[in-house]
Amino acid sequence: MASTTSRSQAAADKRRQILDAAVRVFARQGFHACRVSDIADEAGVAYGLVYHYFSSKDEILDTVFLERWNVLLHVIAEVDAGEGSARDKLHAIASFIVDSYRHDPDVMKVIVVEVTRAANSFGRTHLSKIREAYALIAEVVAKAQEAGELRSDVTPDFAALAFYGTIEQVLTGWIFALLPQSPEDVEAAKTQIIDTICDGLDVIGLRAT
Amino acid sequence: MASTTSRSQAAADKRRQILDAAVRVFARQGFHACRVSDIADEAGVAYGLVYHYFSSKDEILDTVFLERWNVLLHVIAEVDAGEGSARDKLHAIASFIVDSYRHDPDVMKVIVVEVTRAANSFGRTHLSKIREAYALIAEVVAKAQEAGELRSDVTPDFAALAFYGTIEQVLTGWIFALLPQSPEDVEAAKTQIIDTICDGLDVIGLRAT
Amino acid sequence: MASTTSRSQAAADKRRQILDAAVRVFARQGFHACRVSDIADEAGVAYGLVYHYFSSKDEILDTVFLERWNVLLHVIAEVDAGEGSARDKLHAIASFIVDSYRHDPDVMKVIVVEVTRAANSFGRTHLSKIREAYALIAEVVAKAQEAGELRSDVTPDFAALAFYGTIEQVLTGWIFALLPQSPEDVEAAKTQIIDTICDGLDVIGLRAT
Amino acid sequence: MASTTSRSQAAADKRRQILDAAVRVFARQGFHACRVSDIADEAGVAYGLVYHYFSSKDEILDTVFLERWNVLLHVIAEVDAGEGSARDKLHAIASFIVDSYRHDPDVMKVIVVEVTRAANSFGRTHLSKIREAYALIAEVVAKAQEAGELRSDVTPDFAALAFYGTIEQVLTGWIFALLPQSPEDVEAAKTQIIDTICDGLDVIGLRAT
DNA sequence: AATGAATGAGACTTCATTCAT
DNA sequence: AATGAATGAAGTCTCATTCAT
Repeated sequence: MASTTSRSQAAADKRRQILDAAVRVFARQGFHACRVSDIADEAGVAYGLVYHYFSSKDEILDTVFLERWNVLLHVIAEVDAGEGSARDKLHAIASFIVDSYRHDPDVMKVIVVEVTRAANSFGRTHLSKIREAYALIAEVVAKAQEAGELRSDVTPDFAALAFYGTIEQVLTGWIFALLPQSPEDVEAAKTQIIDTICDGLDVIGLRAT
Repeated sequence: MASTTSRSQAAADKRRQILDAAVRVFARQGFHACRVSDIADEAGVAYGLVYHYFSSKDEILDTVFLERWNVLLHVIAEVDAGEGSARDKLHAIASFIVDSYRHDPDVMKVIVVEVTRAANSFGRTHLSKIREAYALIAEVVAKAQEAGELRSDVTPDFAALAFYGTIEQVLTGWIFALLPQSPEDVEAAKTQIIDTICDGLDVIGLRAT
Repeated sequence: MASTTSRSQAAADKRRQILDAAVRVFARQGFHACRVSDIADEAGVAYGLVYHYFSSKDEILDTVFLERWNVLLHVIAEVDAGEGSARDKLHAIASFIVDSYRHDPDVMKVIVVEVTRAANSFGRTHLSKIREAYALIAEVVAKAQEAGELRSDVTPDFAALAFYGTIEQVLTGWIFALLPQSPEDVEAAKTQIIDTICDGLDVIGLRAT
Repeated sequence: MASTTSRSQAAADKRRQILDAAVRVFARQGFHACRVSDIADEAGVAYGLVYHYFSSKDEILDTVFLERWNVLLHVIAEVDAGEGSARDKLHAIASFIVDSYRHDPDVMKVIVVEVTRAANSFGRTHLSKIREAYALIAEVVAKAQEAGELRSDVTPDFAALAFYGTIEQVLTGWIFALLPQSPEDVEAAKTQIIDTICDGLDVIGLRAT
């Protein structure tokens, strides 16, 4: 059984190895511009092995996306269910996404560039999963509105969109190297996102705080 | 010379015809998923004619993007140079983009999906153009900060990103059919974007207004 | 219009050129063993042109088969509708098939080897067409049975099978080079087929004639 | 030694298990359309084990064919050497083949479809074995012609071809489900084949009988 | 200007076979 | 004997681009 375990462990490792390599290659060249052989080369395995673990190039990206996105959904759901002010909750969500980027920029780049914005390909495929995230965030907002924490004249859906859109745009800024991304910058971004989205750009909002 | 004019007019019309067809096809199928022949078919012209007017498939998308983006840059620059509060200026910019979408959703869809978010292909190519837009918006913000109209603890660059990101996310919401897009909804979005981004989600910001 | 005609004529010629080349290659190497590039090479055209005229490798074989088989069906139907004894009619049908082989052995080889005997691939696809031929021959037999020309204790279906099976086996004999195939041999085969199938192998049948 | 025997017995069983599975898979999907893993799955053994017992996919089909074909050759040779009229001998041969089909339709289907008619692949490989069968049948005919039992104006080779061709066509009729194949139909086919091939289709031959 | 046939490089995917365990 | 992961050659089909007319 030890041998069985270690064998399947080795297999799992190879699969992970290919997945990780794919993320690097997707991030570097883009999904369309890279060939399956690039992934195999990057992973240091034979061409055919990629197809031993995945049925298609598409499935690799699907897996990369779902693996991470499901974690995100889980985290948002937990945050939503937990205690704290709306501001704290939104901060926790933004932090998680930003930390995800800091921890593995390539994965987030692939997810943003190849999936959540790819309206004609993987974005369409995973639309319901993407929508789930918006819905969970909207849920956070809706509860806070009922509690009088957040203004009610912006619909929860719209608020969720603005919140997530700001975060994704920050990620895009890093991806495009339009924003500084030193560890301090990345850390600071969390607060900036929350401050901007919660207090607004107006001085009035600031004064009030 | 009249004949020369009318001939070149006819040529310009054909070019426009192909360009418009390309936009519809890109919007419907995505740049990668469509073939040059699809564009020719949609335009009702022969396959080879596309190459008479454009040197490559890429150049068609480049043209679509630049034509519209240059207008956008021009408008933002004018707004920036004009009179009015920061809020009014941002409102004018958001309005222009939203109206652009209302007027021709396909063009904006193509621009957002295939260019401004396509970090590994056209986004990279047109990065400086995209950056120009951010810079102009940041300019509006910077001036307003100097005038004490907008809070200064958010960098103009970050503010521009959040502002444009929210707009683009709203467009994405329409593109993905996640947001209602009746004429009223589209119109209302302008104000919602400005209110959200200027006043923030917090009730405090609202009360202050 | 002359130019249009000649252009489409040229196109038709290219298509024919590819089709003829495919027949030679299929006959020489077999459908599965040959590559599309072999067909293109044999035809002296570029790889892609094959796909300009045919949507797939399969479609080429389908076309080869149907083109010839439809002629065969037409001939059998005409023979059936015409005058003459059953023996004459069967002779005419056998003659046509044998002459087809003499005229273009490759086409018949491809049809027999790749289609009418390929129970798991093209034979299944074209089963109804193959069945039509059997049915037409059975029709000839049935009429002759009613007229008292042929014995009635063998079902028309079975008779058609035996008749066509003998012919196909002769073709197979030539294809495998098991039978001599000089022009005289081929010509003589027509009568041998008819004599054998009509009179039987027994001396009795012969004596009776 | 008992253990050795039982061990090699077990090995022989596994080999047989794989062979039988291969026949089912070949019959169902065709040789080319099936993968080695399909055979392994059907046999319920591991992928690699197939290669422990056979050196290649081809060798499996070779084995299937030769095993059965050698029996056929042996039977025909015995019939030829035995007593009885030509008609009886031919009946015995036809009966054996038909019974073979009844007993295991898949094996005969594979032999006919993948070997004896596959002029460009296995048919070529096993041509001499196939030829042996024709030669043995021709031998039966030749002897009968010398004895005055069968007409002499049809060459033994041709007669053998017609005889075997009719049988194979009947098998093909069953394989394609063009002929009824109830036990009675299958049984009756034996006589029909002999009657047709010996007496011919003409009424004259029948009357004479 | 206009047509569409012709070109050929390139990518995904399949699968027989090998090999380490 | 048994397993199934690993290998990589090979083939089909696509499609941007060119070119002759």
